[in-house]
Amino acid sequence: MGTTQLESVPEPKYWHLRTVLTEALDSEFSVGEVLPNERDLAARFGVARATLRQALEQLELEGRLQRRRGVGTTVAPPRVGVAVGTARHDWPGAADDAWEPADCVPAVPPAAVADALGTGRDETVHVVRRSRVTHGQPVAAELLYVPASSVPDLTAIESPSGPSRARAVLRELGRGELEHRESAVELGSAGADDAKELDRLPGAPVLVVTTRYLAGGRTAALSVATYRADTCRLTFGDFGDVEIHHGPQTRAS
Amino acid sequence: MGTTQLESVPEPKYWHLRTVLTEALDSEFSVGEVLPNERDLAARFGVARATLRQALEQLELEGRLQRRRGVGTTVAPPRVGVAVGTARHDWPGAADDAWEPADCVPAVPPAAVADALGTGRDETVHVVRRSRVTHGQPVAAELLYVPASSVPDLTAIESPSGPSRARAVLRELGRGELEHRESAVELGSAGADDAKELDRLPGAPVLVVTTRYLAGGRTAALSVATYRADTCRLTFGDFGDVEIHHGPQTRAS
DNA sequence: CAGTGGTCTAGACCACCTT
DNA sequence: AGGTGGTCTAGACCACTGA
Repeated sequence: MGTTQLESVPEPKYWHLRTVLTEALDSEFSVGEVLPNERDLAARFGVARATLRQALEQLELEGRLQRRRGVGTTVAPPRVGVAVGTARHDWPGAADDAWEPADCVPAVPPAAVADALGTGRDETVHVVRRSRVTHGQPVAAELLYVPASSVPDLTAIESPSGPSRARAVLRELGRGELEHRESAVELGSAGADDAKELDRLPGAPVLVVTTRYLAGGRTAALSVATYRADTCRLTFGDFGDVEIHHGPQTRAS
Repeated sequence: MGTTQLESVPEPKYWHLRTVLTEALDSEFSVGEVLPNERDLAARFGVARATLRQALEQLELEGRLQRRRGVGTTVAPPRVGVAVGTARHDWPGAADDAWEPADCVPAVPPAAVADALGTGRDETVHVVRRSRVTHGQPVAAELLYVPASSVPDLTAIESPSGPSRARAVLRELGRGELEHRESAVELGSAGADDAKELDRLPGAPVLVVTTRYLAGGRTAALSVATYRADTCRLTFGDFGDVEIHHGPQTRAS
């Protein structure tokens, strides 16, 4: 008997709302347009504000809406494709990568990071903070852990920290021959610090990309980057130009 | 004195709760253990149940907790690494991949898919449904769109659909020389159908992996796979063995 | 300042699982 | 039947933005 189940179990209101709003967004709104405020919308649909908000949260998670406190809710542009994959030119040390070095401090990394690097748990490494900006919007914040052994020729110049130091570490890291890299992607939530840098509230969903850079069979550096999950589509390979998601669709059944 | 900022701006209760619970999970609970129910927890922390639930939702999003209606809240095991990257052996058509073919029907794909495939918008393609199971748990559901031109030698045998048909399409697709693949990862929410297959509620967060398979310069097939975001860490390369996240950490500052 | 989204409450009922 | 998490309500107050 096919797949159509006609409300044998009525779906939750917020889910139905999400569907209705999705269709409205596809047909009646354009990117950047502001929606009516939550109190009005809730009244219009005859639900409590909390229920309406549950639907909006879904849509924000899916990258369809953008909400800003004190401002309003707007229709979000399609997610931007962010290359995190094969492209060699954005490896650490490349001259014009998409990253902006922000800082560099010596620190003892979390135990799990130390283990992955093969450094001692009390050993300090260089911690480079970088941020990534696309289309004028901050999309990612990164912590790059670089053991001292990966940058042997780093001159112990006057400044032990700061952006210039970060650039120096990246340059030296790039001189060593990075051969390979392995990445993992998982869902996380932005900590207070990441949230601020990404212009989001704490707890905002992020895609956490953990990347291990290999040189000579050992782990030369390890990066933990958090990307805004609402605005980013991470691409591995040259997938930046393909749009698959949402929009009026012919439902395949 | 380190990082302690003394409530210059008081953080939200649910966020503080999340922190407290995270630490409790790290130190006082073991995987699989069941937490007290939400009403008790809320009373214990002196907050409304809705607030407590907001904290639990965060933790579930982060893969720390698992909640099941009618049962309770349990401490989740670490996320499983799921290879979606370079490994050649799990390309469509490989004999022992991680996927279980479930079905195959002819259908007109969504317009965006048709465009990516280079087929006409009214042209029917083979739609193979597969599911992926790891450690006895369903982790992903996939729709694989295969144009008829990619499986030219497919014998029009009796069954136009069903698992055996799916296997036949995959086999023929594997005979063509797939040369390359490009993937993109983004956050989504499970539709009603995916949710059922993944044993989650509608709207559950999923990682949507869109993959384009190339052969002879053209797109031979396109896959849209949804992975459970709470339980999966997607790995590109041989990253399955590395554990970076959570656990008692030495805060680098 | 007025208007927006973000947080929080105290309660109710429902869907689901186990016993 | 009893206990769990999931949904929903109607209200209140707070934090932030922009005019």
